[in-house]
Amino acid sequence: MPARTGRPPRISRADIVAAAHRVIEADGVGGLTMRRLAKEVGSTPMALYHHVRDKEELLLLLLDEYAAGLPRPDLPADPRERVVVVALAMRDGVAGCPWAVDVLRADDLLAVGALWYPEKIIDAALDAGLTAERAVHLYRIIWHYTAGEIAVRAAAGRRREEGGPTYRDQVFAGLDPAALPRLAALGGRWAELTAADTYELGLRALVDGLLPRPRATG
Amino acid sequence: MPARTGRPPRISRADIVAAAHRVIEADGVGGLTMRRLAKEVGSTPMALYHHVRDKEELLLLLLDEYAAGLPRPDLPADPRERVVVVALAMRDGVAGCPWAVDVLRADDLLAVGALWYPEKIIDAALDAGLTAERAVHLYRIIWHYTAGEIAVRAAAGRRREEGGPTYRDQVFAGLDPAALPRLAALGGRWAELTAADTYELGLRALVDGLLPRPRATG
DNA sequence: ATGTCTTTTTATACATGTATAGAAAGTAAC
DNA sequence: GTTACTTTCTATACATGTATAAAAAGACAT
Repeated sequence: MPARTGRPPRISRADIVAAAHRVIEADGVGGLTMRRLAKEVGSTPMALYHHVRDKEELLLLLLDEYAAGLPRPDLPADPRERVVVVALAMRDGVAGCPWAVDVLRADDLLAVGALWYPEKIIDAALDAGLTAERAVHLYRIIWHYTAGEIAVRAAAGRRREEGGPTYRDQVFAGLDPAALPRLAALGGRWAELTAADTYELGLRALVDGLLPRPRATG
Repeated sequence: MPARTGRPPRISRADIVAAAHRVIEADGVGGLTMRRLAKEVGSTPMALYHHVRDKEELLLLLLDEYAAGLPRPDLPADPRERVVVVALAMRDGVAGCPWAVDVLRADDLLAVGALWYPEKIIDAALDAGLTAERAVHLYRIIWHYTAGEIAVRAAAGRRREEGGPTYRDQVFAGLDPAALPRLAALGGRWAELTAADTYELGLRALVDGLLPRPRATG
C-alpha cells in the first residue's frame, strides 16, 4: 500500500522516457537536453529530476530499452562458436546505438535489457567446461575488448565528422624514423590498415585461448 | 622568417601547460577549469583559446607529456613475451593516469609521447613473422582490449567513490532465474569474481592466438 | 604622427547540467 | 474549515566550456 499522500505527480518516468524518444527521433541524441526534454513533456527542467537521478540515468534507461530490443541470434551447439556468435551480436547491437558509448563506461554490464548476452556467453563457457570463475573472466575479457573496440570506433567516427586532419595524420607527419622505424616504415598505410574490422579476429583469438580445446572428433 | 607583426603574446602554450600542471597538482584534474587555469596563468579564459583549440587538446598535451615519461621496460628477446611485456607496461601506464580515460577515446593511438608502445608491439609482431598488415591488426586489437579494460575499470572506480549501491548490485537483485539461470546462479559472487585483474589473461590469449606459434625448441 | 594591418587579449553572452529554496497541491488529523 | 505533513513542481542561481565581437598592442608604410 504505497503512501497516497503528497502532491499528485503530473509526469512520470515513463512520460519522460517516451518524450526522450521523441526528441531523439527528431533531433538526435545531441539534441536531447534537459530543457528541451522538459518542454517536450510540458514541464520544467528540474521537475525531471524527481523522476530521474540525472541525465546519465535517463540515458541508461533509454539504452536499456534499446538493448532489450536487440536481436538474439540463433545459437549454434558448439560452445566456442556460440561465444563468437553472441559476442558479434553484442558488438553489432551496441555499435548500432552510437550514443551508447557515452554510457557504457558504466560497468562491466551493458544494461539490464542486455543481460542476455553475458548469460549466453557464460552459459557457453560453462558448457565448454570452464569453472564459474573462468567463465566470468572470459565474459569480462570479451566485454572489455568489445567496449574498447566500440569506444575507439565511435571516437574515430566523431573526429571524421568534424573534418580537418586526423590526429594520427599529424602524428605520422612528424615521425622520427630513427626512434620509431616500424611506424615510420608503415607511413601513410596506417589509415588503410586500421580501416579493417578486426573485431572478429581478436574475438576468435580470445575464445581460442580461453576456452579448453575441443576433443578431436572421433 | 616568421611574421613579426601583431600584438605580442603575453602567454604561450608552454605557460598554459605548465600552469595546468600546477592546477592539477593542487586540485586534481577535476579542478582544472578554463577559468581557474586562466587565473593561474594570469590571463582570461578566452585568451587560452588562442593557444589551444579547446580543453580536449589541452588534456591531450598533458597526456602527451605524461605518456612521454612512462617507463620503457627492458624487452625480452622472445617476440611473444615482448608483446606481453609492452602491453602490460602500456596498461599500467595509462591506468596510472586516471583522467587519461577521458581523452583516450581519441583514436587508436594513445599519444605521440607514447608511440613507443605501438612501435615495439608492431616490431615484435614483425619479428615473429607477421605481415605488416597483420602486425598492425594485432596492435589495434591489443589497444582496443586495453582501452576497454581501462575505461571500464575507471568507470567502476568512479562509481565506487560516489557510494551507494552499484548498478550491478541492483541488476543482480532483481534477476529472473528462469530467463537468466547462469547469472542468477552466480548471484552475489559477481562482485568477487569481477574483482580479479584479468588483463594479462586476455592479453596472453590474444598473443597466443594472433602470433604464429614458435617452432618447438629442438 | 597617422592610419592600416595583424595578432593577441578581453568582455560579454549563451547553452548546458544541476544545486538549492521555496511554492503548490494534494491527504489526514482535528 | 484549519492545520500539519508529504510529495511534486517551479524559479532562480551557479559553474562550466566556448562562441562572438570588440578592444588593445605592436609593426609598417606614408
